[in-house]
Amino acid sequence: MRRMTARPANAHQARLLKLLRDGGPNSRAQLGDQVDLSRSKLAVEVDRLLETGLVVADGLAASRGGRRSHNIRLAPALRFLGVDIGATSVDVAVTNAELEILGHLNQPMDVREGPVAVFEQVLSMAAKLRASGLAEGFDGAGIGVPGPVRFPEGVPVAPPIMPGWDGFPVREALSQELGCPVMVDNDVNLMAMGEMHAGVARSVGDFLCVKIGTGIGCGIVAGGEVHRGTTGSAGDIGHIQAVPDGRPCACGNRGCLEAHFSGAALARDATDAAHQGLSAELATRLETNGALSAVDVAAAAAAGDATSLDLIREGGNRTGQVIAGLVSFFNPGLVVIGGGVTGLGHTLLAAIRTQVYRQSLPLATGNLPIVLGELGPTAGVIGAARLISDHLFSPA
Amino acid sequence: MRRMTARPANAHQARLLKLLRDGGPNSRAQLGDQVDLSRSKLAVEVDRLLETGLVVADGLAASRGGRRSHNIRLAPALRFLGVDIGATSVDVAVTNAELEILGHLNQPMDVREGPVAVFEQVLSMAAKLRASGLAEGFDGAGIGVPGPVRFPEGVPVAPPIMPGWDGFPVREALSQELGCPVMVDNDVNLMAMGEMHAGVARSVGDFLCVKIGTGIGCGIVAGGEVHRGTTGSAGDIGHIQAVPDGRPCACGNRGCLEAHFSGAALARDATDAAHQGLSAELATRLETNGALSAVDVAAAAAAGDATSLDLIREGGNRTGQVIAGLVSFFNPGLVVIGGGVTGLGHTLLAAIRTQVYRQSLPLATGNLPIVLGELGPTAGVIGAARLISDHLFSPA
DNA sequence: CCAACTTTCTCCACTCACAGGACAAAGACA
DNA sequence: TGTCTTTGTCCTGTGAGTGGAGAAAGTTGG
Repeated sequence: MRRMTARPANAHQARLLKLLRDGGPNSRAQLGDQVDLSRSKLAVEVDRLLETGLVVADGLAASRGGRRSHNIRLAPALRFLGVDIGATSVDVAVTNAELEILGHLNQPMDVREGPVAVFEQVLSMAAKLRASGLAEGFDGAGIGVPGPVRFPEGVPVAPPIMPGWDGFPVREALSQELGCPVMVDNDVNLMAMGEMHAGVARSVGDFLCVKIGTGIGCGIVAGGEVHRGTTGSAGDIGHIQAVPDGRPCACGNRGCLEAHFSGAALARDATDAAHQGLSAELATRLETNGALSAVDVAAAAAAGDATSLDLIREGGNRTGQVIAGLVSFFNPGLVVIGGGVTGLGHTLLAAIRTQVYRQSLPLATGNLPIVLGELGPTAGVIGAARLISDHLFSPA
Repeated sequence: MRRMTARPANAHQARLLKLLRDGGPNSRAQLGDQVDLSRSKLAVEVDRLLETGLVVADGLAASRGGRRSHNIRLAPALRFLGVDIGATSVDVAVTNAELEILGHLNQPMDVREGPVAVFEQVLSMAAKLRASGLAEGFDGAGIGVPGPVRFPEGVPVAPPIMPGWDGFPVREALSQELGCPVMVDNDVNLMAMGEMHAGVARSVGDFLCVKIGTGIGCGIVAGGEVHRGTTGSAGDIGHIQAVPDGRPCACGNRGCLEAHFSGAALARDATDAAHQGLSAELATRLETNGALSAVDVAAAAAAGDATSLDLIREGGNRTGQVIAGLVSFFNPGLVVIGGGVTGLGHTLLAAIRTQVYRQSLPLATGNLPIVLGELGPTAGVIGAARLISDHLFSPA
């Protein structure tokens, strides 16, 4: 099947496509209320979009006291692929043009195996989704990688946890394989975009999205736009000093936040505690599983294990201290906490909140919600689909 | 004299006015090279601007091998007032439409005396400038205050060091008194705008501008736009924790950056050192002047006083640590250091650089200049003039 | 069941923004 | 003096966009 070839011809059409993406099917009259165009001009642009096949008219809506309206919606065959590459697993999902997830796969993986191996896995997952009948092909794909990205080219640069990927032309390679346009971004930025599109950050202009997983990072949204920084490394808060002369970190410094709290650090601390006999709960889990992960700590804490609760609280305090500084600096309207460690839930959140509210200025924290992400593991793939749709729904 | 009443009627005219402001007089042909409009359309818009009096045609330029061109320039009678209110002094300046400073006054003042007293002083300074023949009146004024501002309304909110100003309608009051449009912003943001317009940050899209004066703050520019945050308190880095369990701060916390390094903290430290007999140099200065300020420390350091150099180095290290975190987070393309303490010069800069380059990730610091501001005390007033001109040179 | 009112959508005429070419003005240069 | 270059003006054609008239397709009340 031939995929989406057309692009909006002008800013009006782009605007209309995004309205239909974010608001679902609409009548011409409803669209007219949102775009500040005359009815006649609007009709012309809608007709042109209908001609290109980007949108379709299907059926009549119920009457609201007068002539019934035609439903205008984005082409129902449009499919986007969202890929979220983490340090230890991949998420791949198919969405329709409204960015609703039609199918979602998650598989363990080690990003250090390099781009070739990971690509193979991603492509086979995409093929599986396609084979299940959810898509005949993809009109575009977004992909997130756990490291800095030179955004315009879609190439990772000097990624600490995935050295083999440095300079690998992710965008071009994936575009070749899939035969559709591709956009690449940092995984944390995509999580922020996901929460902005369909999660807790809807209609918030300035917010921070802290993702605590194997590492720790922060998506920055200013004025509704993701801030990526000069070299694409904005939001890399894992190596901000949280503890003066603290633990040695892989980066060569001491006391980095990531060395004191992250999925990896938490697992290490829990293992140490188990070995030192500080927690019977953790010790039995260690014996059962052979190794401990953040999930074990979460479970132990839920079961009331004091040591685990302490570890979480301690980590939350460290993280909260760093976030407090960022809140003073950036003055966001919302802070979202997400990533694999959100299973730690309320204990973690409470610790972070305490530190932020205590250390930042009242004016900055006065009306500042600090909440868990709403989308969980789907935030990344939704953000990825959003990224490519933003691109495709802009004038060529 | 009647002042500027017209505003650009559309985006084209706004664009042209800003080109003339930033690039000085230009011929129609030169303007055409920069705006991507047909010659005919350009001529129409220029003619309309000439009719309104916003621009004038004065004289012919030298021939470049063909017919001589007419010089188009902004109305030479246009005058902007730039006001920069600090904690302990005020700067007031008059600029022409190209934002060149025609006259500049600086007077000591205490912002805690409240808005009424300060306004009186500002107005008398403005009157003095006007009386000297530099301006017959003002077409617009920008004003910076040392605290958070609700930007759209031009009202300070909960400013820590100027409590009497909370909620005072600065914009409206000044507009009434001067009889011209007024825009209000935080002083640090205006310094950043000044350095962006005419200083070291020309043509840099993302940068940080750290102002170290009585307090300490940071202007944030992302994508060429000042980021003010949700409540207007973005960049308030003085109360980020720099030293765990450090000195008590006026804000109620401990270890705030501002408590350990700022103009005020430095003066206090120097006085202590003098009393403890650690520095003969500082002791004599204390005896001579009755009190010590950052300027004394700078002079003593220049004279080779070891204690003063240590104080500066120590403060630079603290500041550098905080900036290192911000650099990791924001990934700017440039860091500008400015404010009253820049007299401390190279010693301070070296300490900051050391910390930032050591603690931030190589990708973020790889090509990151950290430099002193170029405009010194005029940055704020230039930024203020820029602020109001941006406003007036936008479609109404 | 019909008349009056609503809402949605289409059609048409008019205005204005803008491009691009022809051309005039003014100077440089050989 | 003639040719070439640069600058600026004029004019016409095209397409974007507005706003009103009216047709289409409903609901509601008497």
